[in-house]
Amino acid sequence: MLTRTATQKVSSSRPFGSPVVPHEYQGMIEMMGAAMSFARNSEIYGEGEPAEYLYKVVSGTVRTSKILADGRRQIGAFYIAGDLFGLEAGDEHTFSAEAISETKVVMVKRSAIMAMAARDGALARELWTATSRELHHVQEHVLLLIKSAQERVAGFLLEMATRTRSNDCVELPMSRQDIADYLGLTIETISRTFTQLEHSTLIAVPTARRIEIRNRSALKRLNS
Amino acid sequence: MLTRTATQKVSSSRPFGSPVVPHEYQGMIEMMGAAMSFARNSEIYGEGEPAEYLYKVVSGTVRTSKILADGRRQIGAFYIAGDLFGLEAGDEHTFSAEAISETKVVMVKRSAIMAMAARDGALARELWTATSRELHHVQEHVLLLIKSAQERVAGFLLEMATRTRSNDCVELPMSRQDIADYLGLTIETISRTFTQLEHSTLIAVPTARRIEIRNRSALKRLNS
DNA sequence: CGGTTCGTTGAGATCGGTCAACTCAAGTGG
DNA sequence: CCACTTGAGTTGACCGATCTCAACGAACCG
Repeated sequence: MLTRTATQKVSSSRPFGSPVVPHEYQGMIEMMGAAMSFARNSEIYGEGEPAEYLYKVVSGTVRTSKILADGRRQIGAFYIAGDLFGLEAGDEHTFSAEAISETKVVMVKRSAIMAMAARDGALARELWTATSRELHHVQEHVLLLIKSAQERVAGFLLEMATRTRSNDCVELPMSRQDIADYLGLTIETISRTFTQLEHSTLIAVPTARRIEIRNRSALKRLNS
Repeated sequence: MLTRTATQKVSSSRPFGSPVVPHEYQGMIEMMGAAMSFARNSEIYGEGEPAEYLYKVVSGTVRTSKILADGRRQIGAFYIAGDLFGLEAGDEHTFSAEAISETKVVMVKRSAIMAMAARDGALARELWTATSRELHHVQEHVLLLIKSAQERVAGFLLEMATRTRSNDCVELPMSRQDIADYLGLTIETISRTFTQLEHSTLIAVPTARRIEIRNRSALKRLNS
């Protein structure tokens, strides 16, 4: 099921040997990394595999997931263009990563980044900050999971709206099943909650994958 | 309600100026930090306060928590002797921290640690690793929250048993309410689940705060 | 000995899950 | 162009796990 395509080096535009100034770290991965494409539903890495690379989404959407012993699936996070993923505590991936839609990423060898970070304090700090952001996001995820279905869905929509910088119109790249597995609900509950929110005119659902936010403050109140 | 007591410097046993070798980092905080005691239920820091210090538990137990808009409380984590806490992404605490029982901690100024880490790659890495461990723990917490009450309680007991290195006999430092707010359940459900597990002889509950694990493999199977 | 806090237990209500039927849109091939 | 298939999403009826509300029991403490 691995449908990777078109591996190619991305060359750095920074002149060789020139000092790296802090504001350039944001682009570090792109400069050092190799580009790669993944087809819809293809695996980028698997749970338990050695964490050899660090990834940054160029376009498309990635989900990380874990299959539990009883077959249920939990989605850890969704990553969209600009997001870093694959940053792991140990040297094994604790989740697997799959492309939700046709997705382009750049990937860098962990060992290379680590070696650089050991010599370069600012890069080390950058990586730490990325991990901290991830931590903060998972903490927010925990707060979602203790709420009611309406609150979870409201929170999810607001999160997606913020992250895609969309102005009250969210184009969801993921299926109802993905949303359900992210929020710890079933597809039926997701569907029913969308129609509830639509009937109370907090949102509109012109097509299944497009959600329009009609009453943001009411949604925020739900999210509490 | 701040009942802090007995602030005192902990002197370093490392000769001034001697190089710090990697295996000593574990004790870095103790060496640099000031000791402090907190009474049961007293606040160590509050949500939204500037994150000035980094803490390490010497004895006792600490919980981090957050009060949601509707009054519900979510507990982020419990910290026991040896655990580091207060490590934050931004420069504000996103949770508050309270002592569950009479607790001793050592605390170090964040700014001091940060300054050192900027010059010392190994220390920087140590801090990053601590953040990664925290991340991993919160991810496990997410996995708990999507399970049934029995599974959550079983998982919680196994976690506590592992962390306290106790041999099938866990002395819980926290109340039923604390457990409930950690697992996203109610005290009634916690209580009922304990008695269920006791009736099926997976555990014994000689006193409310002491749990004996009688069938670890069955508990693990529940935890799946 | 009351008062207070913490934990347990019971009865009924409620939210979300399960199972099943149905709709809709997008292919696919004759 | 149309019949057929397929996958995703929606909706309804019913069920069960967990919550809510309330009473009760046990330990602790002035």
